[in-house]
Amino acid sequence: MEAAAPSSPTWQPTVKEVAKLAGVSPMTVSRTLAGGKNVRPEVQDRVLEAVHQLGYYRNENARSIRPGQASGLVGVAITNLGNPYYGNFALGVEEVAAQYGRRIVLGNTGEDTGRERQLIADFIGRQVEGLIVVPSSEDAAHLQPDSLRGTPLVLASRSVRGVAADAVVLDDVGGAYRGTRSLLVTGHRRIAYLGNVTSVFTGRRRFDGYVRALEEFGIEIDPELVRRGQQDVETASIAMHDLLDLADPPTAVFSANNRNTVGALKAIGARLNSPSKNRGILPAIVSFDDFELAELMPVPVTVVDHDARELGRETARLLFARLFGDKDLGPAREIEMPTHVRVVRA
Amino acid sequence: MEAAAPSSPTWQPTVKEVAKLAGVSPMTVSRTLAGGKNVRPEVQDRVLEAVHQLGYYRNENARSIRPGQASGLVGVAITNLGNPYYGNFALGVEEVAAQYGRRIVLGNTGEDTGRERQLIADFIGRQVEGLIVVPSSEDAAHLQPDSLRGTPLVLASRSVRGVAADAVVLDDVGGAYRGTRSLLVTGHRRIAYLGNVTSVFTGRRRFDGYVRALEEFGIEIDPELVRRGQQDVETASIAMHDLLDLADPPTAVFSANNRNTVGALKAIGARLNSPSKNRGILPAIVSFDDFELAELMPVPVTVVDHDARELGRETARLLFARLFGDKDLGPAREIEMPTHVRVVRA
DNA sequence: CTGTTAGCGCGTTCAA
DNA sequence: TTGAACGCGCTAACAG
Repeated sequence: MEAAAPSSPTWQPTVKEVAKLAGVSPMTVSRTLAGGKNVRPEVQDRVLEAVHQLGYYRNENARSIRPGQASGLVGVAITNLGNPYYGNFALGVEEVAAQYGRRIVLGNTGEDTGRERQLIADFIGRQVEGLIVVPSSEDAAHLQPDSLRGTPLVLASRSVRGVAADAVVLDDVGGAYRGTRSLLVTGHRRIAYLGNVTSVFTGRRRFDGYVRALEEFGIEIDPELVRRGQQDVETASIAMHDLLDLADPPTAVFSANNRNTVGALKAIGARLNSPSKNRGILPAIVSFDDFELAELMPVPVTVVDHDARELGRETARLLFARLFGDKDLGPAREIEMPTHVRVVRA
Repeated sequence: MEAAAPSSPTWQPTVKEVAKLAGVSPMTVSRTLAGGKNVRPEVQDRVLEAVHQLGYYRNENARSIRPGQASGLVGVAITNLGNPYYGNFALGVEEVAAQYGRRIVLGNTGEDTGRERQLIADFIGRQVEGLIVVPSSEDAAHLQPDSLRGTPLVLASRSVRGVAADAVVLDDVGGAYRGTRSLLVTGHRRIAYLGNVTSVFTGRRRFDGYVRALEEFGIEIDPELVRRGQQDVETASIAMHDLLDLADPPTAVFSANNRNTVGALKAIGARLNSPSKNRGILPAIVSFDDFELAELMPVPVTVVDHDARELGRETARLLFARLFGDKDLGPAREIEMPTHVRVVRA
C-alpha cells in the first residue's frame, strides 16, 4: 500500500523514509547520523544524500524520550526581559549553553511567583537538563529539590532562604555599602534610598549596605528618604518626584537598581526643564547597576558596576559543572560576583 | 520483580507509577490529566492524589511525538539579545506565546548567518510549531519553505528578498525620511549618516529614507558623512569621532539604530569633557529607535520611535494567526508597523 | 466509565 | 558491517 500523502501541515520525514530512499534499514540511518561508526563510507554517503534530498531533521523529542538521552534543553526563568540588565544576563546564559550544544527555553515571570511555578513545571515536563531561575520571591516550595525531581537548579542574582540550590549572586551588601560611602565621603548627609522591598533578596541586601554606610558615619536613617517597592521606571520616577518635593530634599540618591535609576533621572530631568518646579536641586546619584550613557547625565553619577552578561555566563557554567563536571562539587554553593564602584561623572 | 530503584540522576515517574499508586490503568491517568472526560470524579481524585504524591510531571516530549500532537514550542532566533531593543522584542513574543500556552526556545545569532542556520535546523528538529526570526542577512536558502518542512515562519524587523514568508517590519523608509527631514527644516545642511550596511534590509531602507529627504532639499550626498557597517556601540563611537574630526564636520547626525545612537552620543560626550578635543561642535542627533534617558542628553535629540515590544507581540500574533486562525490568510503578508518622529529635546 | 492494544521516531541490544 | 526486535512515555481507537 502506498503511504498516505503527507497530510499534516507540518509533516516530517522520518528515518524510515530516509532508509527507504537510501535502500538501507532505519538502523543504518540512525548509525550514520550518530557518527557513522560501523557503517561503510559508501553507504554513509548514500544515507547522507537521502537525508539531504528529503530535508530530513532528526526528531529531537523522540530521541529524548529514550532513557539516558538528554533533551538538550535548559529552562530559564527571568523576572523581566524588558530590563536590559536581564537581556544581557540571558545572552550570557545562551552563550555558554550554546558552547555545550544546549538550547534555552525562556520564560518571563514578570515578578509573579505563580507564573514562575507554572514555568518550572512546564520546563520539567519538557525534560530540561537544568534550570536557571531569577526567583521572583521568597516563596520557595516549588524550588525545593523534591519538587524539581532532581533537576539541577541554579539561582541567579537573587538567592532564596531555605532553598539548598546553587546560586550566583552579586556582592550586594558590599556594593551598596561602598556606593553609599562614596557619597558620604563627598560630604553628602541627606541621602535618599530607592529600591526594592526587603522581601526581595537584593532589596534586603542592598538596603543593608546602605544602612551600614550611614551608620558608620553616625547618620540616622530618615524614613522619609527611603522609598521601596518601585518595580518599574514609572513608579520610580514618581517616588523621586516625591523626594524632590520634600521640605528638606535629599542632596543625593542611592538607587538600588537600574529601573529605579532611570526613573529617578527622568524625574530629575523633568525638573531641569521646568523652571517652575525646579528648586535648584540637583541630587547626585549612585546607581547599583550600570546604565548606558551615564556619562552624559546632568548630575554627578557613580555606578556600582557589574557585568550582567558575565553573571549569566557564570550561572550557566555552574549549572554545567553540576551536570558534567566532577560530581563532588559538594553541597549548594553561593558564588558572589564582585561589584565595582566607578565614578562616571563627578 | 521490583522496579529498579531510580538510578538516573533525573529519574522521573511515569503514568505507570501513577497508575499503580492510584490503582488504575495508565489510560485512566492520561484521561484524567487530559481533563477528566469519562472518568468518575472519585477516581480522578485518587489519580490526582497519586500525581501529587509522586510529583509527577507529564513528559511533554513523549507526548509530542504522537502524530498531530503539537510540541508547544516556538523557535525564536534573534540577532542580539544584548540590545535592549531585542530584549523587549523577545518579551513581546514571549507574552503572546504564553497566552497561547506556548513556550519559546531562544537562540542568539550574533548576526551570524551560519549560526542562524544551525539554530533553525535545531528548532525544526525539536518540532517547533513555528519560527520567528530576525534574519541576519540576505542569505536565504535556509529560510525557504522547503527547507523549513512547512513550519510557519514569520520574519521580524527585517525582511529577506526572495523569501515568501510573513514579515512584520517597521516603516523604515518613512521613519528615516521624516526623521532626516526634521533636521532639514531646522536648517541643517551637513547631516551625517550612521547605520548598517545596505546589505541589511533595514540598513538599505533607512538609508533610502535619509537620501530621499536630502534629495527633496536638493542636497547632494557627501560620502564623507556616510558611515555604514557599525554593529556595536564601540565601532559606532569610533565612526562618530571620525566625523567630528573632519575639516568640515556635520552639524547633525541621523543614526539608523539604537547601537549607533549610543555610540555617537558617547563620542559627543567624550568631546564635551575633553576641552582639548572639543571644537565647540555639538551636532544634533536624530535616532531611529528610542533610547532611555534621551531627554537628558546634552544635545538636541529627536527619535524615530516605535515599540519593540509591540513589534514582538504583532509578530507572534501573525504566527499564531497562521497556525490557528482562518487558513485563508492568503500568501505571505508584510505588515509595516508605524514609526513616530518625536522631538525629545529641542 | 475503564482497560487493552497498538504505534508515534528513535536507538540499544542482540543476532546474523 | 548490517538488520530485527524491543521499548522509551504517552494516548487515539477500539473493545468491554
